[in-house]
Amino acid sequence: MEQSDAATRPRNGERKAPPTIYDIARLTGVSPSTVSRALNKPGRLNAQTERRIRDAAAELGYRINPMARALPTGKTGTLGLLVSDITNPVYFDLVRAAERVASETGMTIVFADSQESPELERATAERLQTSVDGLLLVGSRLEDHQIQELSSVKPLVVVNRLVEGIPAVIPDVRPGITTALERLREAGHRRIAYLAGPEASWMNGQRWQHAFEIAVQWDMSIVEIKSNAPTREGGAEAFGRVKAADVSAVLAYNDLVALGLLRECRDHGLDVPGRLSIVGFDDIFGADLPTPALTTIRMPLAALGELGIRRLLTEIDGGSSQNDAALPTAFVDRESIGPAA
Amino acid sequence: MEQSDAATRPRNGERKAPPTIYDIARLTGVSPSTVSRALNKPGRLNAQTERRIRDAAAELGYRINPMARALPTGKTGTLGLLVSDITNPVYFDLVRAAERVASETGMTIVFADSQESPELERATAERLQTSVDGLLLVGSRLEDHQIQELSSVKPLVVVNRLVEGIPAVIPDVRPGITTALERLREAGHRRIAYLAGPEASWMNGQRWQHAFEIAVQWDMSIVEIKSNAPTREGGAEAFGRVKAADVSAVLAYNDLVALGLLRECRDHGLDVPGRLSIVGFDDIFGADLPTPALTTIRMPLAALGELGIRRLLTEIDGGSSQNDAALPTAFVDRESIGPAA
DNA sequence: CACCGTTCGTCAATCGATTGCCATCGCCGA
DNA sequence: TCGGCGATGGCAATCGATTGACGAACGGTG
Repeated sequence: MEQSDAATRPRNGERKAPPTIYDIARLTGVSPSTVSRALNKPGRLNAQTERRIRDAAAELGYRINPMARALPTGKTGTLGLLVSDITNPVYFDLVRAAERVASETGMTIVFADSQESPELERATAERLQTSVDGLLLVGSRLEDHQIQELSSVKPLVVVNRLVEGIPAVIPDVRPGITTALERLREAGHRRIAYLAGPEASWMNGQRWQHAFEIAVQWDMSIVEIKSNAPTREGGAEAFGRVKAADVSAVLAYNDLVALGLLRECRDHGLDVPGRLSIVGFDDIFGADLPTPALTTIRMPLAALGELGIRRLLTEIDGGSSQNDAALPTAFVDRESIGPAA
Repeated sequence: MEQSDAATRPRNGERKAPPTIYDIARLTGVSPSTVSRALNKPGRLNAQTERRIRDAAAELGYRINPMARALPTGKTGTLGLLVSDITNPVYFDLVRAAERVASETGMTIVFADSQESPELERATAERLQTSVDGLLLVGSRLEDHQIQELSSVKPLVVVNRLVEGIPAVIPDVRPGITTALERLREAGHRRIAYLAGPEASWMNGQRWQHAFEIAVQWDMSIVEIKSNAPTREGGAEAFGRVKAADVSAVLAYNDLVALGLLRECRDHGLDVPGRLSIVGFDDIFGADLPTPALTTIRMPLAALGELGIRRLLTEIDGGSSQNDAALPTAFVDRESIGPAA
């Protein structure tokens, strides 16, 4: 490969130290404390002095040193965002929305994934806590008391989960599931299966529980089928169990497993939606790609991310302790539901 | 919604301050500096003293305050990762690999996206630079000189791009493109199109250039077709232009535009691969989902992320200035190539 | 017994910014 | 003329950890 030009590229020691408020103070002939006030207590100083200092700061290209500021104030200006699996497309919109809101308010986001491991999640959360002002836990796999412990050291908000005493932002899965089952019922389905997600997932519990209640209420039979992992592979591996269950439709924990199952059906020549109807959950990127396109239940992901961050922000200012209303989910009708065989 | 239990949840002021080395010092009867050495200069102290201090630290649940450490040392222990668009699935594996390597070495990653805007990218990069030890720019849309300026303030590595004097980690697109064009040629294609990506993308230039050279060398005609955005929408919008170009195959800048085009073909009843063959680029999540599954060229994304971080890390220690060899791409044969009409 | 070289631990300065408290100044009204 | 007040800006302590310089204690040696 090409050799980088070591002669012109600044090596570590050669980079000039960034200007500090002391440099500005010297340049303008005031004291450092005055500079500090000029820069973040507008109005506290004489207008001309403030102007002079701001100009000097601009001229020197001054940027505040967040570390130095964090020491006396205890505020780092960063928020931690912890998700269960970065490579799950479901987090796209959520992450992006969170990032947008955060940067609008001048915060920066530190971002980590726990790879579906509770141990790793706890360790990461603790590590992050030392350097952030607050933590947003999305789809946490921790136990309630662990989350409560984390919450006792720094502000913390959970998304897609409800924990006693912890501020939360959650979707309301009911409308989406209700409509989905309604359609299935209209299409003649009477025996359906729920293809489950991780047991440690609160969201999984919610989805199962509501599907169960509604199915029972409408006199449909419903069974729960385990999956090994909430991934495409997990969905594919469940194919045998789904077939054996003798149902005409399955509601999947998420689109990933639905997609895996769908593909496996195609590979085994099982017609979807002719012989089996499939409904996913989340409406992730790619759900509309296969043939048949996946019918699914859309999560308000961007809203979840945005509200999560806002809630965390107010939590950090010692704000309200009132949870917002749950955000509604919506049924997305595509091609993977058909009349019962 | 449920009311959080404000009585038990610690409000901001109530959270107890985390233990410091001073607390440990008091507890063990030594001075703070001794504690500092016990914790990060193993061997410098008497073994028993060190033990005693470590035990006390563990007992108090001591965690070092990264901000306080950053001040004297100038090292923040965090790395910045800047991508052009978080919602592009292409970054999945890269981000995850980067995150893994970073946390293995005890670094944390701050993560931001520039939403395809050079201005936003520059602003974000500058903002991040004040709080990280180094920056990884992935698919930067900045101009060379802007990148060089950024590099003069803190260590910086670019991925998917080559800039004079800047350490870089790049893929070698040649093998993948060569094989792809070979297959197209074997299938009888003589007139092909390149569906272009953003002009500010170095990677786009590479892909076009190599496709061009190889096509010319093999006596295939090749034209460049512009797209409005490197997204599925961008690909769909290019449908008319692709049809008008009278080619039998198109190589797309990335899988997103390929997927968009593919879907549009299906919606307009244009048979793929019967009447048009399509080859994507990147092999993102979902490329195998449609029917026909997208034939594409795989990027070594995880390796790019891992090497990028490693390179940045050695750069931060003032390490080598030698770029690694480019990582090879590979042709992924699926279903969207067929014999020329 | 005096001297010397290690070993171990403390002192104190330092990183960059914040902030409570105080000093000064000018101006006003009594 | 004096007291007082608001506006303005400086002083110095502080946040938590690091680190070079220094000193005390100790064991070994001639």
